[in-house]
Amino acid sequence: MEIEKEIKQNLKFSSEYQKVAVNILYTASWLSTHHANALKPFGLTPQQFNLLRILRGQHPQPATINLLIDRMIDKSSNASRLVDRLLEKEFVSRCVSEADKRAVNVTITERGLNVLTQIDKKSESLELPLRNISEEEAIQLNQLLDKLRG
Amino acid sequence: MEIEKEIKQNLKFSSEYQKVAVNILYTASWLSTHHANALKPFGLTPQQFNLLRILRGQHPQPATINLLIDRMIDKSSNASRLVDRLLEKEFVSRCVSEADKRAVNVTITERGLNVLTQIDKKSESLELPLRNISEEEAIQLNQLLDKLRG
DNA sequence: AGCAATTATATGTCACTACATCTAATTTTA
DNA sequence: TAAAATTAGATGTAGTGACATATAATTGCT
Repeated sequence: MEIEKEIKQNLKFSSEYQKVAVNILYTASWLSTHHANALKPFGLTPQQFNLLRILRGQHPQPATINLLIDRMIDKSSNASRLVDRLLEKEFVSRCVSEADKRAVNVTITERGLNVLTQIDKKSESLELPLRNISEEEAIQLNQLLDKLRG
Repeated sequence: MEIEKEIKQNLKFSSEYQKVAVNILYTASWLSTHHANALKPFGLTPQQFNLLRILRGQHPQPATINLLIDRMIDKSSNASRLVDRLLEKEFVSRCVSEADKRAVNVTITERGLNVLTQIDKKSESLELPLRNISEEEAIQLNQLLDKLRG
């Protein structure tokens, strides 16, 4: 549906650029709602899931908090506290680095790997809402977003 | 920059669709950071600004909380509490509706209109980060996002 | 009229973003 | 090598999103 109708904007957008801004924010909100709902049965928030995937990418190597921040989608999310929550669920382990006692090494646990495997099996449900566009269009959309950010 | 490089993804995306998802979320985060920074000098958050613009669209008519929720970008944001904050800053006034004592009428104040006028004058700074794409591309991007949401 | 259902909004809680500040460890530099 | 600067991370706070529940007013039903 056109973005004007979704937010029942009675005043026209002053420019196509302003519309792009609202459209991206609105679509991101729509997407992360879908995302959050799909992950809820697994006891993970989208941010926790993102962090866990980064840790799987490193496995069996650990990651420091700084490495996690570097690779997260939302940079200024609070990696320390996200790790806290994953620790409570025993999806990760954490220990002070021997080489640099300021740093901590975070590693995904077997349990963490298992939950990701389960989610992988249901990954269509994460991508399903995106199938309204063709792969060709997806490529085009990615190019435009990359270009937008400069 | 390509999204893979921004989040230093060492593992390739499993599909162009997964990349679309990450790209939209990342771009929205990038955009709302710019947005928040541009609004900070005026003492407004993006959500408060969005709400205030809706109220300007209604002015001099008031809006109920329900009308605000209906038109907000983030639907389940908490309109009541956003209004609380705008009230503290005296950008809006609030009073119980005579016709329906459950409802409240929220109206933008002169002060609220003034701050929006000031922001309008600096609106290039809100749109500046978007000028990396042409108007043609902006139209295309809007069409793709609208189509994506089905 | 009288009671149930609905509606408009408020409030409480948890997780998260953004940002400032703090501590401790390491590196730099004089 | 000792002080200064930097770095890694933890912690505190305000604002917000998502969601559940509460309250009060209104509407619908009989």
